[in-house]
Amino acid sequence: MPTTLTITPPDDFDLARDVCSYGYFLLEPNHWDPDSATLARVLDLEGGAAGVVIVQQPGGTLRARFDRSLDRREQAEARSQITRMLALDVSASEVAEFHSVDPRWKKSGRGRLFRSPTLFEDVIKTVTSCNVAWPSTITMNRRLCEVMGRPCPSGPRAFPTARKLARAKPETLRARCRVGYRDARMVELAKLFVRGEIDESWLADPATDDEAVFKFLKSLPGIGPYAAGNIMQLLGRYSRLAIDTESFRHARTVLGMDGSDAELTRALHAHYDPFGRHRFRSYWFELWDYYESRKGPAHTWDKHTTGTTFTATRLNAAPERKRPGRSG
DNA sequence: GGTAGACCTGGACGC
DNA sequence: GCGTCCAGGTCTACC
Repeated sequence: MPTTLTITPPDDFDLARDVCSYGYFLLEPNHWDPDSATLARVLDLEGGAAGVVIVQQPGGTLRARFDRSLDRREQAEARSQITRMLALDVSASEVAEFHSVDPRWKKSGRGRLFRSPTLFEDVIKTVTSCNVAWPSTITMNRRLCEVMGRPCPSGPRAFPTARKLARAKPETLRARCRVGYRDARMVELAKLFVRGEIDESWLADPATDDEAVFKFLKSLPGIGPYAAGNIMQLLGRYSRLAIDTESFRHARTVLGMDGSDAELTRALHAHYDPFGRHRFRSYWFELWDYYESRKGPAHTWDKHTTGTTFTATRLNAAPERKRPGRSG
């Protein structure tokens, strides 16, 4: 008999808002259904892949319905992955602290950022987002699942595990998943995870200094300043910005800044410094708010249409869309 | 420490 | 339909 788990989230948790808070919710194997307000995806668990559909019930409780039976150990594993993915470990008081630093997001309640069930998936997704337009990131993630992911009983495939990618040939990734020159870097990253050379508990430990984490991440293959900053926020460390071309577009079109990339970088750092250890959140929700002003509320985006349009060129060309009563 | 050029893919554009 | 150009972040070689 298929397993259903009941999960009690923090009081302020809102599934639609908190899933549709970061672009990875549009990437395979994630499927947000705007009509039913459910998140479906495949989790790779000890005993194999399992499809899950997550819905929030009227009282706030989350129900995770699987397409097969999970034993006790797998249930614990699934809970842990869902907790990471939905940032359920970010307490209401932490979100409130963010709002005290940046009150612009108090009304909407934004504070949590969606991520992947595992750090490995977040790292590989970040690599697929580097030096490429968003539609190619979508393609790479889809093909990685199709080619390398384990299928669940109901059909769809999981994101490939580190063990699977560590055994893959770079040529296979390049030819079948269209990852280009990222092929060998991805395999090397997977090997580092499998060999235990990426110490997740050290990276997650609040006692570990942000600077040390950033330095370590930048030493990994395929991870530069942007990717390291992005992985830090996916680790729940929001003190750094992840500056890319979208940041420069935001600086020019929304913040009214001007100058060379180096000048804009300095100006962006100065602009977000007052938000301290919440810098990334303040930056990101500004960016997200701009996207929503163009495309409507994120929880209404269809991954196959609206969800493919996020590149600086297309955003600059798109007309602004009116939204009912929004203030962040 | 700073910078130029290569890396690869897919989309836009011109013919 | 084909060829060319360009965007995108990281890495290496070089100054």
